[in-house]
Amino acid sequence: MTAIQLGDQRQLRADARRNRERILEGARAVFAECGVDAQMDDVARRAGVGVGTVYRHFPTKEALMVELVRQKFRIFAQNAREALERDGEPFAVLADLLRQNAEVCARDAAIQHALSGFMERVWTEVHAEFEELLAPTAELIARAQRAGTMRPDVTVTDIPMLMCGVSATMTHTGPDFDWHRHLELVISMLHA
Amino acid sequence: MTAIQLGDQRQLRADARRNRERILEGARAVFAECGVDAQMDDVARRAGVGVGTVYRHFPTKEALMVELVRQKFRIFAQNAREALERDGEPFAVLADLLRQNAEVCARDAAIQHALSGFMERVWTEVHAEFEELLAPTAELIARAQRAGTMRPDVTVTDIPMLMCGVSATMTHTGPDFDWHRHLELVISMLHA
Amino acid sequence: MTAIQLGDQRQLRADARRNRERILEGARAVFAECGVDAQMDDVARRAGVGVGTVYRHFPTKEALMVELVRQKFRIFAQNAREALERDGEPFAVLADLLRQNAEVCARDAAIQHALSGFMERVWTEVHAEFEELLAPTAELIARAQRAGTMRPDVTVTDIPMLMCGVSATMTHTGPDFDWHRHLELVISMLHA
Amino acid sequence: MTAIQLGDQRQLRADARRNRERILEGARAVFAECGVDAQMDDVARRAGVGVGTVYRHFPTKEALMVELVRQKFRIFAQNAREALERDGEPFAVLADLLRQNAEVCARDAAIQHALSGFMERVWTEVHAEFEELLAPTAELIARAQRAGTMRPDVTVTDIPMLMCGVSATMTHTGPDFDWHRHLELVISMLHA
DNA sequence: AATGAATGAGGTTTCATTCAT
DNA sequence: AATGAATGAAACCTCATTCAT
Repeated sequence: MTAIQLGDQRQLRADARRNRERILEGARAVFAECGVDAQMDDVARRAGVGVGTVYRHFPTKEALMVELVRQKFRIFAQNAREALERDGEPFAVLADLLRQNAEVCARDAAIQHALSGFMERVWTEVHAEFEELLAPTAELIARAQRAGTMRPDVTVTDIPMLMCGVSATMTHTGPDFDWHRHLELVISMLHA
Repeated sequence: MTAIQLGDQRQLRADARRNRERILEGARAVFAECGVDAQMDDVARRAGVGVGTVYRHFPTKEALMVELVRQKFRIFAQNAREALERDGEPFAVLADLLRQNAEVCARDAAIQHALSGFMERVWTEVHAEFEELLAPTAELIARAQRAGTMRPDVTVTDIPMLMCGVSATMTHTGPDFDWHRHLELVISMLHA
Repeated sequence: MTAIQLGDQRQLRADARRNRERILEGARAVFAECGVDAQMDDVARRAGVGVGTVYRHFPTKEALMVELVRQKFRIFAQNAREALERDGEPFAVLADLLRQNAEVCARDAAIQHALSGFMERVWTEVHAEFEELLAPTAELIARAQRAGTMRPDVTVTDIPMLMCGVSATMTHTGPDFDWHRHLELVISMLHA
Repeated sequence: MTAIQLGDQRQLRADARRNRERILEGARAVFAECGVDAQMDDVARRAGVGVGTVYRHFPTKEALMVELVRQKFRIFAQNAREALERDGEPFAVLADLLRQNAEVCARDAAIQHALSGFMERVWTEVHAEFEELLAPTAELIARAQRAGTMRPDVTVTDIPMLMCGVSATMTHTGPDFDWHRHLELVISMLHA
């Protein structure tokens, strides 16, 4: 295990950090294009580095994918925190947050699929980031429910569960499936 | 391609038909256990036949999985047709159908995932069965909407899309995710 | 080993003998088309029988191919015997025999290739027929050499060796290769 | 396709180039021993590398065999070019070249057979090397024909066609077949 | 006797991961 | 630290042969 520890970003030399970013970027692109079929060699090539370098930064393919999810969750959480600061009708703010995060999902929906196998491990790995997403979301929900514009029986964890369903529509693309519509149906359901 | 034609069940020799069933049964079990990682050899072992026999019945791993989906859709469609005959409040009948079919899904949810890669080909393959599901479902929806107990803007194809999301919850199992709750939320949304 | 003995043709029931012929015919056709890739199932299908029937007549794929060679040698030998009866300049008679037999070869040259692997076993199997070919050929050569129209140092076994080369040209088809020309060059070489 | 390009030998890392040579060497040995039945695993084992390495260098079994032929043709061509420089009676020089190249063939005659199936693709692949063989051979023929020691109607492409026949004798080993004799008969035929 | 479904060893190829350069 | 060649277990699939019907 000479692989770089995940929390070390700050101590990494500038070029190493740059490589790390390029790898994640390449991975996102490749997974988005090829889905499950994406190979570590492809990721490396797309990032413009050797496979060895990919493995120096991420000990396994799974670790790489987990990091991708972690980053996405960080963005979700950041968006949620910003939504907290926003003025406006509470439910509308929440709905916009969901739309915003769904767009983020849509940019590389295929990753979701690639993770099919090891979702359990993923959840334990990104637990911290998930919590950071739940906290502000809970507050947004509380506000909307207090304002009476949101269904009172909906809980925080319902949101990711429902959004998971929306993101399934992004990839399991069936005839006449449209995740925008799926999302709006979900939002209308959350509405009081 | 000496593989047995898919529509030929009736002309198959008794033992061949039995084997075909055992293979599908074994495949269901193995895919449920191992997800995408399930191998043809496992399927064969589980079914108690040689790999060659599996390949005689299904020319390709994909073909086998497609048949699994086809069968599920046939059950869905059959349930839908039976629901049409049922008396009772139209929306309640539809809701019960969804609960019934979700249970069928839950029995081997992992298959959904195994199909991630080739959903497009699957859809073209099971097109006929899908249509047979849509027809009675459309009628059930029409009745419920006429009765005023169902949201008027919901269309037939919304249903499989939303159910696809529910079935994602079955496998993408996150913390505190519960597909029964997901389903009931969906049903409540469809309610007028 | 319930397979029918090779020498039994006479005792075979009429339909069995007919099947045997159809199998050999089908084998010739299939080998000619597909070369080494020809499969026993193909032979059976072409012959209009089940594989089991093929195996009843020929215990192995090799046995079937050996029989094909044996039949060809019988034709060669028969042609040679008929040449012996023919009047005319002895060398011309021999040359015509070679042309005639080369044509027979050309009809299913691919078989030669399919046999690549087990030529040794083939030779021991068709030894008898080979001898029946050599005997009349030797006599034809002797006549031609006595007449002074044939190279005196050529021996009987040179002939099949050289013809084997000609038949290689039939399949190893290179650019601008032409077995007719190869044959005529050989014949001109044998000429005094 | 991450397979190493065939023309890249020079840019290959030292160890990779060494491996490439060992693989080709091993392939020659294994094909010589087992003919068509030679397997990629055997080639790898004989070369002392993993199968994966074989596939890194040659994307396909066929590609490996094609390269074997290409190398042989390069040797033929090199020998032909050297013969051009040699002094002596032109036909004798040509005859010696044929003897020399036949010896090269004999060292791994079995490869010829292994190629039975895909000769057409082979020819297109080694077209360039074949041309490089024809050019000097044509010149040698021209000289000998000008000197009056060679049959005037023989063309360049007759040579590989006839030699193909000789090499058939190397493997189709029949009773009393002797490729040295076959070769000498061919040479005597080419003589004026 | 005939059929063709079943068998399963064995073939080629892939790809996550390691390790020499 | 970076590279990419090497590894080899394992995946999918084929086909000569057997055997139940």
